[in-house]
Amino acid sequence: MKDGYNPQQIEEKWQGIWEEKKLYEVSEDPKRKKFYVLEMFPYPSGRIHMGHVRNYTIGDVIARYKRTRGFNILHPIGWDAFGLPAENAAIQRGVHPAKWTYENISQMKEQLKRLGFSYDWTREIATCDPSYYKWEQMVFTMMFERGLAYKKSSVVNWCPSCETVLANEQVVVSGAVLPEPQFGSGGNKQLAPDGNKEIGKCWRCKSEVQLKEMDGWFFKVTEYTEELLECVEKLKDGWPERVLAMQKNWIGKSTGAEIDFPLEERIDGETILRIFTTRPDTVFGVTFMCIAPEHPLAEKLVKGKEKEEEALRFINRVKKQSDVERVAEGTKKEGVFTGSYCKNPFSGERVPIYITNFVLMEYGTGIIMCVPAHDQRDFEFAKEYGLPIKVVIQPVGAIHESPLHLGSMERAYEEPGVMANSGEFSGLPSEVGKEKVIEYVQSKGFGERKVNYRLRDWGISRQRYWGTPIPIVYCDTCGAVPVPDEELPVELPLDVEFTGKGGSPLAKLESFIKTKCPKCGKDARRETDTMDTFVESSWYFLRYASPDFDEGMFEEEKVKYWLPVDQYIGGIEHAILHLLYSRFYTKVLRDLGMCALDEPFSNLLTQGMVIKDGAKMSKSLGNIVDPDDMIQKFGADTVRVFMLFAAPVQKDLDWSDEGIEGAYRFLNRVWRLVSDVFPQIESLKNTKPDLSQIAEPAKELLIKVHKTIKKVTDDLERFQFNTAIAAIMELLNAVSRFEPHTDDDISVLRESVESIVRLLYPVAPHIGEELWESLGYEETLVDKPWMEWDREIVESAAITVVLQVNGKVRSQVIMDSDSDREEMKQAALSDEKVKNYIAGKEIKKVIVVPRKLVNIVV
RNA sequence: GCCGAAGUGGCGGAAUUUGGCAGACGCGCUGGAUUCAGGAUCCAGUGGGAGCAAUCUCGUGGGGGUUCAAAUCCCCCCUUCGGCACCA
Repeated sequence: MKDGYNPQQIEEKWQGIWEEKKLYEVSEDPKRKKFYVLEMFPYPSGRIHMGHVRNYTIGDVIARYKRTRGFNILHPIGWDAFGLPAENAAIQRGVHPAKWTYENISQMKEQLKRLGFSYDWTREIATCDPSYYKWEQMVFTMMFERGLAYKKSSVVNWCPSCETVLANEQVVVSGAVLPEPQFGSGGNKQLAPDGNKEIGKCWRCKSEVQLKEMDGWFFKVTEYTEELLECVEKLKDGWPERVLAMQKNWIGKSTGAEIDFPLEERIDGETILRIFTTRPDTVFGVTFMCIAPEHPLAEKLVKGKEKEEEALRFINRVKKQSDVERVAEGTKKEGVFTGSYCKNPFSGERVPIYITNFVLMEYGTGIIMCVPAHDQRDFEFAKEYGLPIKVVIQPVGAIHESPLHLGSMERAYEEPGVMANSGEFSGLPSEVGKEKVIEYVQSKGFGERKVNYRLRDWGISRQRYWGTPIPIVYCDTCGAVPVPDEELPVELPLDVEFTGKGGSPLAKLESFIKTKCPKCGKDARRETDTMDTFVESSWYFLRYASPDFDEGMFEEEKVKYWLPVDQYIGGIEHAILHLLYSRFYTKVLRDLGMCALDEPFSNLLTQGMVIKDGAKMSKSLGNIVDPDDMIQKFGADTVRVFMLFAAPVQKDLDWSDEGIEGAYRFLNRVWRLVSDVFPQIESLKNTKPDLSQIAEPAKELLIKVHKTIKKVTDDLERFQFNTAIAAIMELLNAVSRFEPHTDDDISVLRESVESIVRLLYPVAPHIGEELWESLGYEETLVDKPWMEWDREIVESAAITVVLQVNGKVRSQVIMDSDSDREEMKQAALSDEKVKNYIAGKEIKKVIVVPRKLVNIVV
């Protein structure tokens, strides 16, 4: 205790003790309430970064605190071990992805251990282990059999130089920062350093990305759209509003109707165009139709027409553009007249049909009705191409005063209003009109109510090596056949070559591809696509409940005990994909009869990024702060304190070299305080000061102690770690100023010092344990129940009553906490300063807020 | 364009849950003590303006409102950040 604070030494000591005593290894205990704390597991990129440190520190504090509140804590960690960077390392440096990954894991594991996190390492998992992905393959085959996994052809981004498929995230869009590989394979968009030069290019080699039609596997997320959306309601108490808003946004529900517009002439057997609209109330205002260039009818509509050649050129030009280019800023709305017409089923008017670059084939029916008066895009297009505009919605009240008319319209009127020029529907409010029009088309049989979603099925195929093989065999006779359970896992072969060319190495590996059909036994070929790594991260939280179980994905009983995750913690960047996919996958498992879980994560905490000099830490900016350097310099406890103190958890945290020194100074002061007062308080172990006995300065300190316990407890419950630490600092300041004289004083001093140590423990566990030990206690703080604050002591505090005159603070007076209204009023009226302000004036009103203030209105 | 979050000292932030002393705590800065010196540590000060001072006065993005009392509640506007976006 005589020595100074030596974090390296005590941190190693306590990490050793915790490990030796197996303190963090847990098992189910039906008698105790469980609490499952989970942080998003890392991608084993090689080194942990400050973002991880922040994430895992938050989780660790919650885990340690909840444990002192008597919960049986599950706090596991593992590795999101499949993914592209491993493959890139293989291509660039000739290291096998498996070797690279496992070496990274062991390095990062050491780093995490040095931070003193209370993980149950016996539950560690790596998703690239066949004993893990085996179950994912099994579930895939179950999904396949139920039609929840299916194969279809779709257009993908293709890099001709890398000869590989790129996810949308790997096509450069716009902006300034390149992402660090983190958890999950997707995540950040690739952003171009400057201007638009690199838009539409491959993120790695900067070649022009092409579009290519390819077969791939999909999960039927759309089967669960409504439930995923409904649960946004259920999660609203435990999840941040903005995450739910993003998910809702992403699902993109819109309600409306599909309506058939008869074609003027039969085209290739087709007599109608079916459109989707959210504004059936504007149907009388349709003056043209638009069809997507990809629509099979598009070419047929122009056949034999005057502008056939021009139209075909247009179709080909637009089709060649990538999604990215097509929606890029500044792309003009363009179109070409097909020469064909259809009839408005309501007004009977003749309506020309255009092919345009802004209608999406994938959404709705790929054809839209255009109402330029009430849709801004249609309005612009109509102006450009000289098409008529017909007003059919008038603002409420405007009909008589100043109705909309064409001459005065500078833009579309998109708000609700009253239907006009709409035959029998005229005069209806637009909201009612929508319903009436839908009812009408339904009753006449040329349309129906329809809900559309933005959400698409999840394309899980990756033409990559380092991932979970999709357990499917192609047989000329039987087609796509799932690999039977007893043949699982389909192991990823390790003897492959990495050239970076010609697509997935698996596709060239005859020994892997050649197999027999599980059904008929004839020669067959294996699927060589692997799964998106988001599939692994969609169920790892379930695996932790029984990580070594070898008869299934998880043990039902254990999942029943531990799940759902009570507190999930991670970066806001996974607000949509990872969290939505996990929710989907959980529901699929439920419907496959494997568990009874509707939602995987009851509560979600999204922490902000760690930034430096106003930008995300990144290699290219050279502003990376290495956690190891900091641990070496200041110790893990200091890093942890700073991570929590520097900003509220949800906000971005600005790294500051001076700031971390402040945290270090704080821990040093705590250490010094204990060393300094130890000789005085040594003999007073386990005594409790008696409130009625002690004199003023000590009493005040004791009150401060209990107020601090209350404050820190409340703050930890609400994850306000920054203010919890601030409160401990305040207490430290108060104790440092305190000079004990009597035995009672010393007893209060002892209680104060012990409180600081114990309050600090969840945040800075090593120094907490060390000081606790040096205070003469043998038990560890890990399982010591949390402190209770004493209501009697807190409430015995004298209160400062603020005295206001006309709402302005003029004075204050210290009173007993149990003073009543009348006493407070009298104290105010007899206060010298107050008297000055009210002298000679009539008192109109006196407001007394018990325990707080008196306001005199004159 | 739509949706969401946020604007408080030189900086990170507190007080918003419950309307009640704005600026806790930390960083930085200034002065002092200690030191041969530096570092470390300790003490004092630190929103703007006025005053020798007690003290007065202004002040939470801007404007209005409710209230005895507004950073906090209501309305309008501005700015920043994040998400979605030719989704019909």
